[in-house]
Amino acid sequence: MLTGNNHQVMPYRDEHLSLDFEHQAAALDSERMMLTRKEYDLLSLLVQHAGEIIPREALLMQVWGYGAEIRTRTLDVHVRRLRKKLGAYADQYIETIFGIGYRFQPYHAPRFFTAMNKPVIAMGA
Amino acid sequence: MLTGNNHQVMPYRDEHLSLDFEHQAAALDSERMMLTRKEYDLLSLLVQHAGEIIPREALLMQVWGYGAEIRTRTLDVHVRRLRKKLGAYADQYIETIFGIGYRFQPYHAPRFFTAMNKPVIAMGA
DNA sequence: GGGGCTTTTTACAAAGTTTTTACAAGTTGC
DNA sequence: GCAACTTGTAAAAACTTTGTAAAAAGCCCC
Repeated sequence: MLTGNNHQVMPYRDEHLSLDFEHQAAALDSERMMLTRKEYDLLSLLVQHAGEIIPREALLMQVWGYGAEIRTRTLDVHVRRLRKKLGAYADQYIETIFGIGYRFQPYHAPRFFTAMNKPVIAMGA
Repeated sequence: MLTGNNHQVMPYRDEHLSLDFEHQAAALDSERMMLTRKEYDLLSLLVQHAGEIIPREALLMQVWGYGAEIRTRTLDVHVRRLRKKLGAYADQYIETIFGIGYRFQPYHAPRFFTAMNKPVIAMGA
């Protein structure tokens, strides 16, 4: 899955995590993160919308190609595995937005006010 | 197979393995490696993209001239025979990238981050 | 046309990945 | 507080990909 939009995306980097979209590689504290394809797809989608809430349906749509009718827990399980691989920073990075979806936050993002220049709910909830 | 691109390629050499593309000869710890044609084609393609992941389809395309529609296990079998001939270093040299393809790594390549100056997925995944 | 070699296929085992299941824990609104 | 609903988690099941051995098929040269 993960159709379209591979057009020249700048790498992501903060003090602990970096993602190189071109090379489909991620590193945590300079160590390569070994991600499966779905894990990578999910993480990179979240990271590319850092600071924005992405609804579950949008994630399931983009990463899995699932429409709203499909009921599955696979997203939760993948988020869990991503968090595990993010180690101590997991909760810093991946927030659960209850009833809506998830949000990736750059390491030092302000905890209360979110960015002003971006929609806070992404991908046409 | 193995069309085009034979234009003056520098030999490869690390502490155990060397490939002389001009003479189509390989040596492991100074002993000549006896490779069949396909084995050589495959190894030299991998080596010429050392450090990069080469997707299965690219290998099947370049070495066998197969398009994506062909389903075959011959690549796996050839990788196996190459590994056998690489002896103890096999796993050091030829990595399996699950779900994608293979990657040749020079003997002492850093294990985590791969070179920054080269695409990590080669040949148009 | 038969021996010796290479390559491909086949069939199964092993390893890796993804999804489901079942239940625990958390959240919300009454 | 409690019922309804959502998310977290571990483990199992289902599925996919890769590894391997052996047989079959293809080649080449005499």
